[in-house]
Amino acid sequence: MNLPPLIQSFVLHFGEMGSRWGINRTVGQIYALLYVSPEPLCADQIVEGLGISRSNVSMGLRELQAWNLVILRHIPGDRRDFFTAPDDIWQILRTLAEERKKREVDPTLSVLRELIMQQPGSEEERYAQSRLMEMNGLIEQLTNWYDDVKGLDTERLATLLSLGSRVTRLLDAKDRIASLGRKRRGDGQP
Amino acid sequence: MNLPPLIQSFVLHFGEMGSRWGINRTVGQIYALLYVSPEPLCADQIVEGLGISRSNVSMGLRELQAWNLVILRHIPGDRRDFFTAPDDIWQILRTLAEERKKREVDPTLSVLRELIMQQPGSEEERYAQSRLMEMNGLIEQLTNWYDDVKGLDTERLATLLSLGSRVTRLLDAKDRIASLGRKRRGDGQP
DNA sequence: CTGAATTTTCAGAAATTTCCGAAATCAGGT
DNA sequence: ACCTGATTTCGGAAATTTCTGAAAATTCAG
Repeated sequence: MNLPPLIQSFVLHFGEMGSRWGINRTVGQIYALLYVSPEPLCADQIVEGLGISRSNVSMGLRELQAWNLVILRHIPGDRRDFFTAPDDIWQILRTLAEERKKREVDPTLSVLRELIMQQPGSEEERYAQSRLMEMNGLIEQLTNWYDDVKGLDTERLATLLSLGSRVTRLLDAKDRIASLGRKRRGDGQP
Repeated sequence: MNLPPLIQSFVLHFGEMGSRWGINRTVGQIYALLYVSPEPLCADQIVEGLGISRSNVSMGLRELQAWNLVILRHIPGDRRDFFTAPDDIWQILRTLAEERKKREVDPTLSVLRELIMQQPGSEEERYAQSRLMEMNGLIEQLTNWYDDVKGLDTERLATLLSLGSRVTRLLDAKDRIASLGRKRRGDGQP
């Protein structure tokens, strides 16, 4: 591996981390390298920087393209493919969220729905189904929230994040007022 | 494997899925089985149900305990260890989020901070550092949001989810009003 | 069409991870 | 202390994943 020490540390860390995710070491390293490179890189520059085989780089880039994490660029008068990570880190986050959802939650959601449809053949299965329904409901709440939020532009998304739990305090205040009103009038639920 | 078909399907799916996460197939299967079992299970019941070796079950349970995803129970007059997944699925979600953060983001955050502190030795490193700072900033925003939200009780959390992006619309309205006020008075920024 | 540059594919080597069975350890009960 | 039932550890077998080098395919210039 043939990189400035700071970049090498980052690349190595991302490689290790990659395995805790679904991606393998070299894919993580390739992405890290592209991420910190000001200019797009061609495959041989990656081979050079990372000290891995040309074919391995080809595989890695293919995988990163499947994840939409990398952009293919062409330089006029050069036949080689150049790759780069998007500049906008919020866009990277969105892509990552979308792709992980696609790979990690959508398949489960579809299995859950299918199993919930089935006629249970025993008490055990009936209970299992009730648990599956709980899980399905939770995942749906989360994905609904995600689908709603993912369309926000960056500024609003950042606002929403910085707001955090304060959102609910507003609602609480509103609830207390409403509840107070009901109490005075002496109707229904507290 | 010796389970009712519906449960078997779920267990097998969770096993496959497990590999897309950081956990391995059998750990996923063990968890799935515990999740849909109304009563706590002992190791031999898991061996029986899943058709894997006793030692493998022991390893798997140890891993699930490290993740805090499984509760050890004792039945009076029985020396064996029994295991169960928590009933409350929101609690499971919280645990999952906490443990994944601990394993997947905290180490990266600490490396990023360390590398950002270093004195860059070249223009390349200087640029790389600027990218690292962007990444660090984004992750901090996300973890701040998470730290803020994770303390909410389930009801409030559900409310926050169902609110989704509507939060920002309220703020937009507020901004428009404030901006209108400034315009009328004829001061500063639009 | 030919040929050089580049990328992709693929079979198997290398490395890693998972899994089992045997042995060791542990925790009461007698 | 010793026995018994239960759990954990651990070396290495089995399976899976990653990685490589050679060959094939693709792409474009002339």
